[in-house]
Amino acid sequence: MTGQVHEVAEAARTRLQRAGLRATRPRVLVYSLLRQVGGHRSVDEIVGLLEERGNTVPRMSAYNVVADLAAAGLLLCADVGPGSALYEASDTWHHHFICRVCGTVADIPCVRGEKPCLEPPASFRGTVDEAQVIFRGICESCIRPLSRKS
Amino acid sequence: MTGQVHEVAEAARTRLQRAGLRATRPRVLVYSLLRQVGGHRSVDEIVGLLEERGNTVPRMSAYNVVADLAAAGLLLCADVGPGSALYEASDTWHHHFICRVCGTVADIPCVRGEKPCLEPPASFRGTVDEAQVIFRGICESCIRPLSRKS
DNA sequence: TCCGCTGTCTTGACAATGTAAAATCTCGCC
DNA sequence: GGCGAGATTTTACATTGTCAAGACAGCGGA
Repeated sequence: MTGQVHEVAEAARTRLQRAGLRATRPRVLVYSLLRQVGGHRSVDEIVGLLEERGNTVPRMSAYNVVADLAAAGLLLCADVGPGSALYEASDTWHHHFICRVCGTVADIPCVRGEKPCLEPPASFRGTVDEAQVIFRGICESCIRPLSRKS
Repeated sequence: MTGQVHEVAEAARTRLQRAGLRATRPRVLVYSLLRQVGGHRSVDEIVGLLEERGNTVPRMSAYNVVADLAAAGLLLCADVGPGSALYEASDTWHHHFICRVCGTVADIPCVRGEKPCLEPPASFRGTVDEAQVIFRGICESCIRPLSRKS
């Protein structure tokens, strides 16, 4: 297990440098964590998870790191509406579904897999490099109790 | 001009009641304001604009009002990524473009005009009632200075 | 026109989230 | 091993949204 953590950290170091970023301690920690635990995490969640594992990282550093990694394309900032920003480590472009009841965020694969996957109307003047879609509704596990109730 | 304000307030009152909501002072003020000034406004912006016009409304009341009106369908909450929530008075479903440089929010008409305008993949289990698209890029007025620079 | 009920507003304090600036440190390169 | 640019850390603060409880007012009925 400890060996696996080391491997992940090594891979993280390599990817960071390949992206032209210095492989500093907070960056390796944050990036390794997100690749291990997966999912959509807020900055405070990241700091908390690292703390649990004995790696203290100042909140401010975490903000800097996710901003840098997102700019370099190593992290995606999931547009999930107002509230705390959620980040995830992913290599393929995709969209998100948000459950109105439990708030769960699920990935929705993008039909094209690359950005931008949608085009604005021809009348629009300007450049578009990204089109994020947010699906809202009720997830499978929240539908059952609701339909039983009615 | 003052007459026009009165007319807007009357129309707001009517629409509120038709939606099954009580036509209280803060609701009429907020809804009238958004219909007059248009655009995408944060709650604090709404409070500030009302204050300028001599109508003081507590911040908390504004939060309550926009939440109620959005639930009733009179206001749209524009998904514009993390940050403050933006509300607008609009009757037609549409999407949003955000300029990476100046942060301007522009409306992008929806090809279908009603929700949901996109369907998730067939593999998705659950219900989807809304699909918001966020276009990101550079708006027309920000492109010119950039291209001149290079 | 008045009364009462219910929902809404209002108030103040508070929690969460993100930002600014400056000093220190460390990574990568030579 | 040492240098320099860039990254981290620290503290303090601004912004945004939330909670709880009491006062108030709109709406329907008499």
